[in-house]
This record gives sequence, C-alpha cells and structure tokens, in this order.
Amino acid sequence: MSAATIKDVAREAKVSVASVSRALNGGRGVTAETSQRIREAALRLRYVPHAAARMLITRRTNTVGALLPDLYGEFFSELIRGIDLAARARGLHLLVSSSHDDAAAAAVALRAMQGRVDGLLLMSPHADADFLRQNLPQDLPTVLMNTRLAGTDYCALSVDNDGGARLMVEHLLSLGHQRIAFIQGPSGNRDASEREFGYREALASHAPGNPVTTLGGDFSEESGYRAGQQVLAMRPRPDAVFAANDMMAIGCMAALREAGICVPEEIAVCGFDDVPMARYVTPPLTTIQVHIAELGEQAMELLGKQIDNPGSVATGTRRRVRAELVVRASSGAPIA
Amino acid sequence: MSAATIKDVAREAKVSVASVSRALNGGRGVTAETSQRIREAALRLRYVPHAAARMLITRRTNTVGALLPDLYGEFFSELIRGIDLAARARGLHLLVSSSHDDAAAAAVALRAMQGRVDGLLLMSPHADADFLRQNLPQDLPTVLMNTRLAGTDYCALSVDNDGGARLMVEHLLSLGHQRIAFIQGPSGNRDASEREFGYREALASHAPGNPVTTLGGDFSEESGYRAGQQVLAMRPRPDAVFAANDMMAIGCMAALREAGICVPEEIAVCGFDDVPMARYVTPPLTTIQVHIAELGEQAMELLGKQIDNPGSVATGTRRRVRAELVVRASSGAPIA
DNA sequence: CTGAAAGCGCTTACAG
DNA sequence: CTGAAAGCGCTTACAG
Repeated sequence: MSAATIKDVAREAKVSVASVSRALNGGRGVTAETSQRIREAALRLRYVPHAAARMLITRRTNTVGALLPDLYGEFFSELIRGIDLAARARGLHLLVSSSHDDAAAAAVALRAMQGRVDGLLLMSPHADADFLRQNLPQDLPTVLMNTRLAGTDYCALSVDNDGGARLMVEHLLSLGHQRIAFIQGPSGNRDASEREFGYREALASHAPGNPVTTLGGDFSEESGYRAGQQVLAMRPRPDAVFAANDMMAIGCMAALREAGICVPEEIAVCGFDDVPMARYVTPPLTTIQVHIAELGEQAMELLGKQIDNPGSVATGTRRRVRAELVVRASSGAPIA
Repeated sequence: MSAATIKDVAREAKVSVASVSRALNGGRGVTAETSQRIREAALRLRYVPHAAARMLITRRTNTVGALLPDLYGEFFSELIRGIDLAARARGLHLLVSSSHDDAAAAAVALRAMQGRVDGLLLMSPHADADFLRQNLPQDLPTVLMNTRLAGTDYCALSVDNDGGARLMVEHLLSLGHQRIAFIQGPSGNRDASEREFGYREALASHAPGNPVTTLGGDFSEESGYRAGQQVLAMRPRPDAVFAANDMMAIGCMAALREAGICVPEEIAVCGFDDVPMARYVTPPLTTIQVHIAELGEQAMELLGKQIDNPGSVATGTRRRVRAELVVRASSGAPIA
C-alpha cells in the first residue's frame, strides 16, 4: 500500500477533496465539525500532502537554495549552520550545493535549482554581474553573500573586512608598534583585498609616516611560513606582522619560532578570522572575530522577506556583518 | 514574462509537447532532425523543465535528504562535504536538515522530507528502532549513519570506534605504558561507549593485569581539564591518559601543564578524532583519525544503489569506516 | 516517428 | 458551508 492521497482522505471522511484541502490548510470555509472529522481521517491514514503536487499548483516550494563554494571548514560550517537555523525558523527547507570548481559548474548548479527553490543564497567567487545576469532567473529572490557586486542590484551581505583590519592596525599602533607588515591573501579574493585595503587605510590615516609593507600569501599556513622567513630577512625588521588570515599568522609564528625570535616580545603577530585553533597556539593569537553565523542568519532573513513580500526589500540593499577585535597574547598587549 | 513551459517549446518548434518531452529526455522515438529543432527551440527559450511537475509524474525527486544532529564543527563539516560530493556525482540534490533538540523535532523534520526526497541519510541520537518504525515511510530507501540500530534492518554505516580505540591502547602498551586511564564521553553516546569498549577489550586481551580506570567526561574541553585534575590526584598515578576525544585530551594536557607535569615524559596523553587542532597543540597530539568524508561518501553510495535498484542492497547491510592511528609527540613515541 | 489524451495530487475560483 | 471542475507542467501508454 502506497502513501495516502487527498482522495483517500476525502473518501474516509466522506467529503470532497476540496473540503479536505480547505480543512487541512487553515480551515477557512469549513465547519469546525467537518474539519475535525477530516483531520481525524488524515491522521488515521497518516496522510502527508504530496510536496510536488502542492509545489506545482501553489508555485511555492518552501525551499531555499544555498550555493556555496565549499561546505568544508570552519567558515562554511558556521555559515551553513546560521542559514539552516534561520531557514528552519521560517519553515523553509534548505537545498545545498557546493564545490563548483569553475563558473560553468556553478552555472549548472544554479540552473538545476530552478523551480526547486523560492529563493537563493549565493556565495561564489565566480559570480560577477555578467555571470548573474546570465544564470539567475529574473524573478528569483536572491541574496548575495561575500560576493562581487559591482554593477548588480541584488541584495548583499558581507563581512566588514576593512573595518576589522582597521581595528587591528589601530590596536597594534596603540601598543606602540611602528613597522607593521601585512601578509596578503590570494589575489582576486575579495576578503583578502578588503583586509589589505583596511590595513592601508588605517596606516594612512593614523600613521602616515609608517612604512607600508606587504608580503605575498594565499591564506595557507605554508604561505604564512614563507612570509615569516621573509620578515626575518628584512632590515629594519618589522615589529609587527598582520596576516590576512589566522592560518598564515600561525605559519608565520612557526617560522619566527624556528629562528629563535620571541612572539610577541620581539615581533607581534596577529591574524583574522578567529578560527578555533587561534586560542590554542602558543602564544594565543590576537585576531579579528567575525560572526559568520550572523552572516547566514541575516542573509536568510533578507531572503525570507523578499520571498514573503516581493518588493519589501529595497533593490540593492547592502548590509555588513560586524567584525570584532579579540586580544590575546600574540600582539603583546597586556592581558587583563 | 514568466519561465517558458514545455508548451512554449512545442509551439516554437512546431511539434507536440509529447515530442518535446521525448526529445529532451534521451531522444528515443524522435528523428534526429526534429530533436535538433526542439533542442534549439528550448535553448532559445531558455527552457528548464519545471521540477515539481516532473516529480509529480515520475515519482522521482532526484533529491536525497540528510538528517543530521548538527551542521556545525569539524565532524559534520567533513561529513556533509563527503555526502555532497557523492550526491553531486550521482546528479542528486541534497536537502539538509539539522539541529533537532529532541525526538519530536526530528520526527517533524523527517515527515517534512516526505515526498521531497528519493532517499534518506539519517544520523540521529534520537533514532532507535521504535522511532524509525514510527517515522520512516516504509518504502523510502534509508541509510543510517552512526545510529543505534539494534532491532532494525536498515543499511547502516558507522565509524570503527572500537577498532580505533584498540589501536590506541596497543600503541600505548607497545611504548611501555602500564596504567592507562580512559576519559569517557557523554553517557548514552554511541561513539563514546564504543571507544570505551575498545579500550577495555584491548586491555583485557593484551594486558589483563593492568588497571582499568575510567574518568567521567562529556567530550568538552572543560571535562577533560577536570579529568586531568583527577589524574593528578591519583596514586599510583596513571602513566598514560586516553581521552575519548581530542578536545578532552587537550583539556587534560592543560591541567597537567598547569601542575607542572611534562607530557609525554611524565604522562602520555592521547585522543580520538584528529581534529585539525591536534597537530597544533603542544606537544602535538597522538590520536585516531577517522575518514569522516568516507562515511558520507559510502553512505551516499549505498543509498544511491538502493534508489536506482531497490532490492540491490541486502537488508541490514552494515559497513564500518576505518580508523587510523596518528602518532605524534604526546604519546611519547619516538617520532621518525 | 508523431500527436491527442489521460493522469500524477493538489488548490482554487465558481456555482449551488 | 460544500462539491464539481479546471488546471498547474509534465510523461507515457495508446493510436495512427
């Protein structure tokens, strides 16, 4: 015996399918008595409305799609949890898709979601204005997360990378550090370039005379290690290193330690992200914490609004998720 | 203008909708020429078949559901990535649902997936035979992951916890450690109890005379710290501590360090999981690595088989994902 | 090879 | 309040 349909319930309750539908969806236009009888019949038959049939007729899937570059790692883990929680709270299902190596794969994934979702949460390094125009259905509510958005009017959420970087530079300056070097992230990476921008800007406005020094990196621990070796060779040597992410900061500290340099006594080192490991390295890492889960939650909230009430969210709405300074031993600050 | 339907394509290509359907689904029973014309029309109209309509008629959603206790953290992050990759490879969409605080919430989530998925990947601490009988549709292909399965014949994947724990105990014994204490995980947790079982079994078979000592814990770093303090107070003191997970091992090491005890010279400490942090603590942690992504991949594979070919997977099929010893400094082994 | 028609399970005007 | 009927967009026997 297959799953019960609305017809079975109608027969069992001796009413028409129309009444069953009405009773089970809010109950307007049905006597309390009939409604009760219908509900009992549905329960007895373990009736669950067929999702596809309902989608077809209501044009609503009650599902949102999340297209992410990856699912792995601290960042995505927290992001997807924030999204999931917010979706759940709104009674929405979550369809995920990730790991698109190139723009073509991302486009395919995007297309495949068509008709399966009421809205889209999109984070993709491949997405630019052109890509979006090509691959996003016109009328599908969409919120971009940490994605290039020059030339688009989609709603967008992003991490306040420059603000965070500025906080860090101000912190280092306040401790008396003068020669602050910056380890860059991968070129073309938006987070990385915004962090660098914040670094430059903070130096320019607070300490215009101080040297601006950037070292190549790609977010990997190894690249941080190599940057650390470069720091060792510089004359005059920087008295602080600000890495565009924590893993590079950790790699950098390893290089300094191997050379017998004490952190933070001889050189301060700090990062960005506040990965869990940051607390556990020696010395614990001063870094910038970003509320990633909030990024997911807020994006979902914005998307939910658009879905429920198209037009309720102004075109091109932008929001930033705040970044906070987390002071630990590696920057040489007196710890309370 | 809304999305094009099959009718629009039929009109554009001057054929019936039946031909469009045939041409676009494999093309059997259509001349190459007609098929070509139809494809061009579809492309021109940017036609994408309406997913819901197709689901309704084919009874296939091309979607699998993953019901997980959480999405956050190393373990789930890796698990879901393994699942996602395997699902992608089979052209299946992935619907996720998580964070069910109790059995009732899990049941609701399970029901909500009905009709939306062709199969289910299920990991739930709330799921026992009774729960499954109550809440799983009879004929829905399902694979259980790391879930209690006494009394069920669902297919199931699980981590080889006892095997891993046995490896660790054998490793410690081979290094000459005699009094090996074990820090337990939360009571009722399947992974935790299997690891403890492996610990006891390995001691019983390889070193029946050695003391069996268990200390309470709940997988949190704090509980490991407290267990570490208990270890310090014991006489005779254990010469090795095996924690049921890495975070407790890390907490334990912190307690020992504060008391001025050297790891591994005075006491060896090791964990289970190989979280990324394990490499970075001082000293680096000897632990058991589990190929979590494999768990997800294999589960997906088993599920895919069941979906494609019901009956092709023997009822009650069980598989275990292997666990490997990762030797680092904390166990006092000579590192190559 | 091609098309007209039935039907998947539901919701929603439209009558009564 | 209640029911008969149309229709959402698709696929698939069934004829031709």
